[in-house]
Amino acid sequence: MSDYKDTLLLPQTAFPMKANLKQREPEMLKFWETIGAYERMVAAGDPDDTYVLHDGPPYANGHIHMGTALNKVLKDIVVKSRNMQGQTAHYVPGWDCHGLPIEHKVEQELKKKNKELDTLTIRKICRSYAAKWLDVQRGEFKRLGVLGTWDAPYMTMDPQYEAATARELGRFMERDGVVRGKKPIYWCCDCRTALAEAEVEYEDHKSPSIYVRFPMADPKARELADLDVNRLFILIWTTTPWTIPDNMAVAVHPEFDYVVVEAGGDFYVLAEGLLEDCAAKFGWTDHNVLATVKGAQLEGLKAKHPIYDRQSPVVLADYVTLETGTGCVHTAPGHGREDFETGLKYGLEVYSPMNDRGEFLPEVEHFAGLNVWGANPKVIEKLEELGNLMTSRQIAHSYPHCWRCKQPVIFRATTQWFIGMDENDLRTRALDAIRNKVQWIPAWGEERIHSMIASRPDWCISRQRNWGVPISALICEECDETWFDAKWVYAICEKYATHETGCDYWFEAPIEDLVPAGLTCSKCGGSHWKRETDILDVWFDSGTSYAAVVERRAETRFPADLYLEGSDQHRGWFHSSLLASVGTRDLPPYRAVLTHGYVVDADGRKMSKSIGNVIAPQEIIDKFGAEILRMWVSASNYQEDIRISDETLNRLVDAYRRIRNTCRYLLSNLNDFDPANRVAVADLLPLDRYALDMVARRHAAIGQAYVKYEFHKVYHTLHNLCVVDLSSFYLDIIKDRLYVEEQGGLKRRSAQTVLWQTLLMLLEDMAPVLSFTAEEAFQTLPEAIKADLDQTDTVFALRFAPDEVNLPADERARWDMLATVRGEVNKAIEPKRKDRVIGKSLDAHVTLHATEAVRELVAAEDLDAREFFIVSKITLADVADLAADTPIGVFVAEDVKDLKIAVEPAPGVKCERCWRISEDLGTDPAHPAACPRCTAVLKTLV
RNA sequence: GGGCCUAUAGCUCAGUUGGUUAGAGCGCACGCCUGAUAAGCGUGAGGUCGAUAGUUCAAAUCUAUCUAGGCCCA
Repeated sequence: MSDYKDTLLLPQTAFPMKANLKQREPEMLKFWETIGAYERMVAAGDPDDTYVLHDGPPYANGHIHMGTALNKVLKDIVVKSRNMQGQTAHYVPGWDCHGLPIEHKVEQELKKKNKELDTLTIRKICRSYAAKWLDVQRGEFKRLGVLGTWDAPYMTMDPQYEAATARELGRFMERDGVVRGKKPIYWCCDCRTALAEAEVEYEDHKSPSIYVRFPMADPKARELADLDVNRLFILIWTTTPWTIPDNMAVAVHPEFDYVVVEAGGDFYVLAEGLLEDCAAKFGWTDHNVLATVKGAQLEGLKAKHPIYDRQSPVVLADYVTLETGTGCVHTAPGHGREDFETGLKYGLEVYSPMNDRGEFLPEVEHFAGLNVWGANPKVIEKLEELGNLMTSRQIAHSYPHCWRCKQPVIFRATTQWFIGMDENDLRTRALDAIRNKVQWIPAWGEERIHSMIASRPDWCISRQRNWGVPISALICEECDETWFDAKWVYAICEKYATHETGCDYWFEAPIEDLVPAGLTCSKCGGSHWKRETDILDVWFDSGTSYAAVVERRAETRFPADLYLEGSDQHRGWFHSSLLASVGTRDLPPYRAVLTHGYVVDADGRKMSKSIGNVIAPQEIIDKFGAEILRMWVSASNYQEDIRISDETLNRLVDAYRRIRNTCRYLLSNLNDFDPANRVAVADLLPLDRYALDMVARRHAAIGQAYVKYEFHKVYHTLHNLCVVDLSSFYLDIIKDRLYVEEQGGLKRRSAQTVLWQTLLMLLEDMAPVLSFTAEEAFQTLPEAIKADLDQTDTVFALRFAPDEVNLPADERARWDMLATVRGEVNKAIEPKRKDRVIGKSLDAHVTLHATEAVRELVAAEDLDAREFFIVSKITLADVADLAADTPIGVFVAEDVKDLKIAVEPAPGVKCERCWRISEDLGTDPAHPAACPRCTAVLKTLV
């Protein structure tokens, strides 16, 4: 009996069922490296049809996390799919190397060793620190199976890059887009240095809490109520009395209700909601409300400074709250972020008359020479003396401190460099670009970035730090006036580009090498210059990558087709790149911007160390393999936040096995196939033609999904193809033919022709996502199939053109109907299986009581119905002949009208070769246990 | 507090311009097979669409509010 098994053509392949990804992936990476898979992939495309995905540079600090892994895999899918669809798409990865986090880290290390170092040494250490992490991340990205020019990435600390960044600043200078202005920043009086947001630590601190009244002898105030304006005051509250000398305004909320109250013979303006709270604090007992007005009505009233003889107008601001205080906010534009913004709006002076130590300058009456902490009690004293102090006490609250010296810090206005949003209509042009020149994916990105650009203040591009690209400008030693010139900047940029450590040149060069001969200060006529020591905001670094990379590298061109980053980059890289490019090129740097969401845990919460729900890419690679991580990326809808959990991953592992096995089965049934023996579409068995059409349709859908960046559709379509169309339908049906029929016969070759094309389409569709597996299968292709291909180096250079089927719609409808009937037959068999009458479907004799239409379909000459339904006998009968009451045991179809199905054991004996039950076994004495079909095949074998 | 976004079966996703009993695959349950075998096949049970209130003859699909969550600001 087992003799017959040897006469069958059973599947055979070296492609293992078990993936063993953990071990095989690193081998595959080595293989790709050896053969130059990336180069071959890119070389296989049309050199005139380029596609540029420009990589946003991750920060070269720390290991990669799920977010960066997601981002890089998405980019890899884009790049691979574009190449495999015939375009030429290079991938030049980059890194963001400058900036505070690295400098901070390095400084912390140095502090431990009690070292204070000069700029150049700090820069040197930062440089090697960034290089170290760049290398680590490069290894981690490569491990994910991402292909690109890993040996020649771009980095913002590269001399050429630094020169390009500095040059872009020169371009802004050339267009008069750069302005100098005051801005309040965190300042440590102890370290005498500016601090970044990240360098400030909040700790408890005791501060005075004072309520102050500002006289408001504005005649216009009579409109509020019938009162004596000489006795009218507006009340404020503050915990920084030392900023009172620099007060320039009082802010109220336009929509809050404010009251005018009479108390102790005076009149006060304050928020209605805080009246009782204040009355209690001031000891008011018999106050009464004279009027209630909206904050907006107070705008423009002229209050007077409580100490000095100058005005302090009432202004409007949205950030005013009713939590504490009076609802009227003391506003000193030189000492607060919001105060500063309000100051800009109302044209208030940014007044901050103090030195690096936080000491008031001589011009400040009453407080000259005092530092801010010393000034606090003196200011209170003075207010009391003038009768404008309502009450004073001490409170403990959270207050910013310097991370280095742990001393409390202050907000202090300093001179900074800005890209003006309204210089050269930058804002207008950027907004126009957002609306008209860029495709935002998803579409809401447009609204998001538009509103950000519409409302943002000037871009402060200067930082008082060491690790970055210097702002190339000179400062007059005598009068502090700055000097710069675009041509001069360009010349210096040439030095950066050729200097071994780039713009270290700026800090190393003797000053006389930098200063143009005979340069004199336009303000004071002086001729002694020092270099500007501020560096550029790192967002300016990365924001100029279009100039440093996209325009300059041979692999890319300006503008890029796509920028692809997380949704936080609407404020970050998309934003800075747009402003820089529009400001210097009048064009956005990208044609389309795609954003993805954040990786969150199973419950949709963000990953954080404190919650302990962080999953590292490495964990997934170790447990499942990078392939599963890639699959997770494609299975998820990245436009929303993406959840990841063990359940999700386990489901994906199941799906992976299914896809892998489908590949394996296709490979194993093609081991004896030679494309030279392919069957032309016209000669294919109708079922096979239908199957090929079906696969081609799925293939086209997947191609479309790739183009539209809808990768989760790729995954779902791919999975459905393998599971529904192939595994449980087509492959199951044609098993009989593949195993049993004559090896070189049409029936078998017809099926194999379809399997062969299916496999190659499948591999193409898989490769951008399931790169490791697609390559593994590609390398395992039977020799004859390989011989037929243009190349066999790598799956990424596979460009297979399947036969065109274009099945007529009615033919497709016919098969769809048959498939539905097949489903009904399966349902009909099921109860018999429960009754143990039927085991496998081949045991069955099925009688279809059907309409003429269905009977014609099933009886069609070009359909092997027994094969199609995988049963041993089929009988057709007119449903009308069946008794009106359906006999017991006959199944009534659910999805096909007038179809009733009877199932019984097939008569006859099982053919030992094909396992079909036959009523005429042994027609040939030589093969007593074989059916006529098998007998015929057996005869050809001798 | 503001801007933008999300919320459909255990999981991952579909649900066209509002219109018959809300779909798919996986997982699960039960069964079959042992010639894809640490595979393969079949059948079945699971959602009333985050909540509430509206608009409408009719809403998962439109509006408002709320809840939970995310990004970016403050």
